[in-house]
Amino acid sequence: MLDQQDQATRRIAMLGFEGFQILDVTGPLEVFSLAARILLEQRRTSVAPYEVVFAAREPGPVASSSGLCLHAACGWHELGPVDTLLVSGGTGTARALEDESLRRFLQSCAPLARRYGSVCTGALLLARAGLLSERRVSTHWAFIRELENLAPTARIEAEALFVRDGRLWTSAGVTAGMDMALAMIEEDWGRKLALEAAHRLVMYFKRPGAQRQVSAQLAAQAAAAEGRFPGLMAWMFEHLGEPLPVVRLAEMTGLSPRHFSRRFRTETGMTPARFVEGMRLETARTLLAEGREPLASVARQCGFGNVENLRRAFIRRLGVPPGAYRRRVHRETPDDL
DNA sequence: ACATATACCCGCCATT
DNA sequence: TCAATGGCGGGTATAT
Repeated sequence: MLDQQDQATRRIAMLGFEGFQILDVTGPLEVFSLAARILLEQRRTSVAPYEVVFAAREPGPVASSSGLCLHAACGWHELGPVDTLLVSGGTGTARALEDESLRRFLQSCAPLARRYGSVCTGALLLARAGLLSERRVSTHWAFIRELENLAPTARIEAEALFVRDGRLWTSAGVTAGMDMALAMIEEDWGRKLALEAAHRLVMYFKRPGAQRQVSAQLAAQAAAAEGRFPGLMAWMFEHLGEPLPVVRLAEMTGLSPRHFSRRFRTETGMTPARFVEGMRLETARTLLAEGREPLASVARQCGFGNVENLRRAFIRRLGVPPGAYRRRVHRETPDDL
């Protein structure tokens, strides 16, 4: 936590461009402005703790990807000192990648900010500016490949909602940007304020950065796989309780194991075994969240076989053992926040 | 907790 | 020549 922040108004700047994703901007900024309001209500500060500002190449309206416009209060070169510098994502990132002026601005501004980062595909822009080399980062799951190309040395944590590496914060999709903003609030003012803000937004502030976006990712990859390997997904789900080694899947599709492996990887971006594990894990998660079955029974049904394997998979991918996970989801209702 | 066995999966090259 | 496919070896992750 920072001390003596009473006196300072911290400027949270979000950069946009033609075709930015409006929720990437408004979500996190809304979190910051709400936190500021709460602090003022509670008289924990005398001056506004945060000032949020949306900046673009030039002042004036900027069209988002949906066509809605957001008014940029100033051009990014007129920003002045910035506490937190964030870049939004959106379909316009492809074009924005070519923007030399944006690239140079990021390079000059990021080193001066207390922290900087991106929401969603904004990470691509940071990568282009060379700000992600050797760093641990996250981005929207569908753009992991692109990010790899732009920042080959970055360590991409594909499943994280958001990742913090020192002063650098990067988040996955839109809502993840709000989670990230809450985590920043927590860093600045403590967990209690973050929880209060989450509560008012009817959000859950439960996920430490390590929590995963598996289901969204898995669903997307399942859809990709479904297109390429018709019926395979349904069949796998039917037989989830049995061993599903690569040879068996390959057999189902009529391809050689080597070829199937390779195709699966290129089509879905995931290796077969990892996908199977993801499917087992998702199933286990819902069983744990919705029922009261013993762990052994859950483990058997979703194909982990025994509790030990279930436990290891949980820790590996979610960071918590299944029992703790169950307790947590049962406990986590808005009333607790 | 540790050692051993198994499965995965990716680079490499031959074949189609 | 090129793209798609199949098989092999072996380092690594996971299961027993």
